[in-house]
Amino acid sequence: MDRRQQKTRTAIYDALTKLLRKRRFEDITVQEIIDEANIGRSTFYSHFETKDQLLEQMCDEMFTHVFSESLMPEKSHDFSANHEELRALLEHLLWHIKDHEDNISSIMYGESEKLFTRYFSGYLENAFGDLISHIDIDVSSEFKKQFVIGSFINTVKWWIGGGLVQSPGEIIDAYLRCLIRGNQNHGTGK
Amino acid sequence: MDRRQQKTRTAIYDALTKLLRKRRFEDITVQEIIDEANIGRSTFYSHFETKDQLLEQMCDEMFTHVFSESLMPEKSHDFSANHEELRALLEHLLWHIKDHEDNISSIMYGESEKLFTRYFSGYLENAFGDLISHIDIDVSSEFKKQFVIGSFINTVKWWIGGGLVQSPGEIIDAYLRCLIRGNQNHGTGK
DNA sequence: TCACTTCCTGAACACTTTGTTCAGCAAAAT
DNA sequence: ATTTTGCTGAACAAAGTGTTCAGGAAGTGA
Repeated sequence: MDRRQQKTRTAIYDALTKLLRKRRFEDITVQEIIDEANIGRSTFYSHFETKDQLLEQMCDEMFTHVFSESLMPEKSHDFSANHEELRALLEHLLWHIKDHEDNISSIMYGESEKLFTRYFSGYLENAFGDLISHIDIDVSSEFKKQFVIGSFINTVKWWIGGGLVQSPGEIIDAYLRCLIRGNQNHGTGK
Repeated sequence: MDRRQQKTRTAIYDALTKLLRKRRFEDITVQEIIDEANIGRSTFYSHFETKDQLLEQMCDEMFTHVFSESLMPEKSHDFSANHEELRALLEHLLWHIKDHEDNISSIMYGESEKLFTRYFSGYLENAFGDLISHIDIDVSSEFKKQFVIGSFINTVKWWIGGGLVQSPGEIIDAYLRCLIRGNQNHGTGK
C-alpha cells in the first residue's frame, strides 16, 4: 500500500487518540482532528466518510488487536470441571487490555465507550457462550448470559475507569468470587 | 405559574419524548423539537439554554418521579435477615419503572441512557449502600458495590431493552438467584 | 373594562460545523 | 519519463446553533 496513505491514516488515528485523552468524542470536531494530524481537509474526507466512521474503524482495528484469536478458549476445554483454566483465560484477557491501557482508557468516555461494550459483549458471547450455559443456576439461559457477561464487562469498565490500579489477578479473583460463590464444588475434582 | 409557560414546557417535553421514540437524542435537532412542539424558536431558547439541558431537566423530573422517596428502604430494616423484604422492595421498584414504560423506553438509547444509568446508580447507592456491605463475600466493599449495583442496573436495562416482557417478579427472582446463590442461609432465621 | 406585565412569535443575524469540489502539486509506480 | 495515485487548500453549499428584537397575544390585577 502507498506509504502516503499509511502515513495519513496513522496521523489521523494518532490525532484522534490524543484528542480523546482530553475530550469526549462528540465534542471533538473534524477540524481539530485535521489540525492535530496536520493534513488537508479533503484528505480526511478521502479516507473517512464521517467522523463516526473514523471512530468505528479505529476502534475496530484496536479491538480486533486486543481480543485477538489467541484468546479464544478451545471448544474442548471443560471449564465447568476446571475453574483454574477459566480464571487463567480471563486474567490473560485483562493483561491484554492492560497492555493497551493508553488506547483503551482514552476511549472509555462518551460514544466510544458504547462501541467498546458492544464489541466486548460480542466477543464474550462468542468465546464463552457455550460455557455459560453450563453454569448451574436455575434461570433462563438468556438471563444467565446477560448476567454473567454484563457483570464482567461492568467490572472491566469499572477497573479501567479507576485507572487499572488493581492487578488483573485481583480483578478476576474478585469477579469470580462474586459470581461463582457457592458453586465452587461443582467440579468433579480430578 | 402562567399557564402559557406550562403549556410550552409540556409541549416541548411531549415533542422530545415523541421524537425519542424514533431517533437517538443526538440525531434530533432543536428545529425538529420546535416544529413538533409547534412553538417559536426563541420560545424554546427562553425555556432551555441548550438541547442537552432540556434532556437533563426532562430526565431529572422523570427520574425523580419514578424513584420517588416512597421507595427508600428504611434504615431500620435488616435485609440480611430477611430477603423477602428486599425482594419486595426491588420488585416494587420495577413496577414503578413499568408504570413509566413509555417514557423510560424512549430514553434508553444514545446519550440519554447514560443519564438514566447515572441517576439510577446514584439512587441505588443511596438506598442500598449500607445493605450491600452486609452481603457476605470476601471482596473489597467498593468491588462489591460495583458488582451488585452494576449487575442490577444491567439487568434492568436488559429488561427494558427487551420490551419488559417478563414480570417484575420474574426479573427480581432471576437476579437474586444469580446474586445470592449459596448465600440464602445467612439470615439467622427468626 | 383598562392598564400592565409576562410570555410567545418569527424573522433576521452571526457563527460554527459539515461534507464536497476542483485545480494544482508531490510522490509513488511502471 | 510517463502515468497513476494521493495530498493540498481554498472555496462553496448546506445545516444547525444560539441571539436579538419589534410586535402581538394572553394572562393578571385593580
